[in-house]
Amino acid sequence: MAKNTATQLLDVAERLFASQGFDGVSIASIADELGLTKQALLHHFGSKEALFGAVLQRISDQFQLLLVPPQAEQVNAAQQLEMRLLELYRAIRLKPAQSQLLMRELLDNNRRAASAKRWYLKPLLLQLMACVRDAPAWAKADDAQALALVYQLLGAINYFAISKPTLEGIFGDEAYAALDIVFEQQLRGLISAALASSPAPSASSDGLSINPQM
Amino acid sequence: MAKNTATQLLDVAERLFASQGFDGVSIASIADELGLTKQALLHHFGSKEALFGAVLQRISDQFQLLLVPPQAEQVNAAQQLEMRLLELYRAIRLKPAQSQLLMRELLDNNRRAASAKRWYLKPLLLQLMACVRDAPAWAKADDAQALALVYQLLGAINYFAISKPTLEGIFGDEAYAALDIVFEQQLRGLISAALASSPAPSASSDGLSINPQM
DNA sequence: TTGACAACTTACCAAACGGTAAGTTAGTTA
DNA sequence: TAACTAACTTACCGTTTGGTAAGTTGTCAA
Repeated sequence: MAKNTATQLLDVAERLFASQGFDGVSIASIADELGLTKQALLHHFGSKEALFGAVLQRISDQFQLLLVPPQAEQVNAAQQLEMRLLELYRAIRLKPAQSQLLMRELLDNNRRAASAKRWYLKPLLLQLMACVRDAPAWAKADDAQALALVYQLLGAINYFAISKPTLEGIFGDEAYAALDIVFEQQLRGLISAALASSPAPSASSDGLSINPQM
Repeated sequence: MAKNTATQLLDVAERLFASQGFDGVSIASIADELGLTKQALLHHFGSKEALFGAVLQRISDQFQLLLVPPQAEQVNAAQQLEMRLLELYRAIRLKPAQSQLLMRELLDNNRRAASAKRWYLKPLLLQLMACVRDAPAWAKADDAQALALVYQLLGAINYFAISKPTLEGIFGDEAYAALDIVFEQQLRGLISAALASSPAPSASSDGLSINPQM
């Protein structure tokens, strides 16, 4: 089955925006890869901003799909979280462009404040926080404590994912390949160790209250 | 003492490049903040690329200064690493622009491959790896194992640092303030737990060998 | 006094940008 | 056959971009 033009444009745009950023890519260069003119692109998406938004929206949707609800069988909570994070890690390593784009959005969203903000990370964060609280030592953790842990793990994963070219440049390709394997194994260890220890005391007694907005 | 023009230009450029990226900033807008024309900027730095390189160079130099050699008193290795990372964390939280810029460089450096690459992170990574190996459980860790751990911690710190606007947007300002405090406390816990556990088995018997290039 | 130089300025330019306007072409429906 | 529409194209347009060229001004040393 052949992808339609709009989907192909999204594919190219996702890759180029991820590697060069919003301002580093011209809509003409995106359309050009498919042998089209930029006006064909504008026909489908209206504007460059709208195209960028569509790319982010698609990534958000795909991440939602990745976050399948926990299996019915009540397995060990720590293993549950570990599996979920490793799934996420592998998905990111497989398609680093999406992670790169979300990272760019984290860096840029204070600038692109005009556009209607979508918090693509929020559902992911909330679900991971719930997973954390399934661990016995973290059952009574407040939102700030759970979120801090989730963010540390998420940060480790994403930072490593975007650093591949740099690490290859510094240490060489084959050394990076070895590091890649060790990193995943060690990530498991990090998660286990973190979940085994108790959360740090929270700042306020009631902790962080998350307002239930979109 | 008044800063000279070149230094002031670097200050403005660092801030703008950090918040808007290389392509998002025009040299005219940088010069304009100081009441100068873009040709004054070009007089000092020759080109936009050269200016950007000078900004990165200065950041690299400042990070080198931050990495003071370990104190003579042989204190607990875990505490040593913890202190060093917390220093780094606080420096980043104090001046997030530099961290943002390095993150952007991680994302962009595969594109700007033409320019002479400088591996700004390498000295920092090597020093932190040495710190890790001071911990008893990690004394025999090979390079890949130590680097994986360092990278996980570094990732947690930097990812959190650049996420401030997003987290404030999602959860609100006061909730973020609470999270900010908890995160630092928890970071300490994460480091302790990681250093207490043993490194994951390395991929190859000889481990990762780091070529001693610049 | 002169010459040199750093630190600028005004004037200008070719290229690239995002976007508009006005077609053209092919397929579908009435 | 006629009307309509999706999917494009060519032709423009105004603006912004990084960079060049050629001055101007002030300082300081010989």
